[in-house]
Amino acid sequence: MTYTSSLLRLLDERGYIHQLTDPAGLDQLAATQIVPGYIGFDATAPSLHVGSLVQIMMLRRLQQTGHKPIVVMGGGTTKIGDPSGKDESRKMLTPEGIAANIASIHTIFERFLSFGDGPTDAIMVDNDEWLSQLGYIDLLRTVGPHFTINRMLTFDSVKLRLEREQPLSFIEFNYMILQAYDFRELALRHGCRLQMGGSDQWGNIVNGIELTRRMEGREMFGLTTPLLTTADGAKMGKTAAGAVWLNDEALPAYDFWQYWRNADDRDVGRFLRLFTDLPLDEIARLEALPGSEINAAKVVLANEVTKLCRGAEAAAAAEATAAATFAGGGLGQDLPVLDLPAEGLTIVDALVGIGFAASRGEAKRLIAGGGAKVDGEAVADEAFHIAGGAERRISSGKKKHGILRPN
RNA sequence: GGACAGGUGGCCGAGUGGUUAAAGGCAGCAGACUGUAAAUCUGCCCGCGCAAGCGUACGCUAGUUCGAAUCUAGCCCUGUCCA
Repeated sequence: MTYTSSLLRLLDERGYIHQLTDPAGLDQLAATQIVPGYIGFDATAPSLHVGSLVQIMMLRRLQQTGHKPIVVMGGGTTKIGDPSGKDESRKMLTPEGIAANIASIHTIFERFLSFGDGPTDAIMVDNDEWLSQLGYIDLLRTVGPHFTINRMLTFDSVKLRLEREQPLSFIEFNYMILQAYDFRELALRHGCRLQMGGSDQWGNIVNGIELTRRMEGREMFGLTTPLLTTADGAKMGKTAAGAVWLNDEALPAYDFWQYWRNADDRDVGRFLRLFTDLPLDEIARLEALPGSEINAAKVVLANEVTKLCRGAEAAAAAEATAAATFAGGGLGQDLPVLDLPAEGLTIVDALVGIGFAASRGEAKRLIAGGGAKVDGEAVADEAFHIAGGAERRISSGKKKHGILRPN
């Protein structure tokens, strides 16, 4: 359908919408008044990763089109240990740990949203504020009557688990109730009307809408984003080295930049629309670049996303490093550095020391496979000794480069 | 509480007394080809050691055995069904 509100038009054009509870109703609302909308985030780690970036960008779009973003940190739910990750039972975090994580995550949101007290300023709240006050009996009495087990069993999150004969613990089963409670609470406290989230959140969101309607008689809206995978089917934001973290302390800007620079050809247009503010016609031009020219678009993508997440300076530095390293065959200053003692280092120690190999055995295998290079020359001998005294370039394969620097 | 099934390397999954550091697949790393892409083909893929080899590893603990992932006992955990 075609939307009249700038919010839905923008979200639609850029590919954020997967499911929407009442398109016409929300469109109408967004066209006529400020819509406070929320997304919930986990507080289990000091940083969010690329997997959360779509959600962050949605809040940004919300604000860009004149609405109010509400960032909800799951401090309360983290306390219990959100089990929806299923296989790894998460470690219990101390209240201090959770508070520190929230503070750290806040720094990311500051780059994407403008916070304050104004009508369309973003706010961040912690669901611990209300959840920790909640008594079990109270919760049962106020919320319990509005949920039937029959219905809860029909939600995909539950149904799929049962069908696959996977364990579903009681707390997990209750999680949707807490989240529904959050939505209602946000409606009361902040006039929240909209909850957004990934497609796996659909059931939870719908529950919140129902609960709020039944208890408060308020009409609420829900919107989910498509499950984001890369073109080859992998979940976004996961690499061998681990998650692609948004925080600078968790992942160097150069590595972050490289993640985007190495995007699959087929993903470039979609990513540009979702993760950058570039105008659509410019994106259309970039994604249509033929053959290897698409690389220019990947550089733009890497620059834009890095700029948003890490700042313009970090983006420029990462780009310069990449240019020097790949095009120039030289060394960029953002590459990882290892001290090179005057007497030199063995190739194995250097590879392990700079982090290109996890163990000496792995380093030797890398050498045996022909992937280890010093100053661009393949090293075949695992006993090879790198002389000290000058800056050397060490590489694992074609993409991982580092500096050995005399100290 | 009872009956049954099961717990193997990052994941999935074979193995049911020795030739098993454990088939196969996925993921990952590297090489070739390229465009720091994809697809494809090739090699590698627990740690230490130049190596012979050593050390760890098949839920936990104790045992049987020359020898156990494989057998026994107890325990823990998960699922299905019954109470």
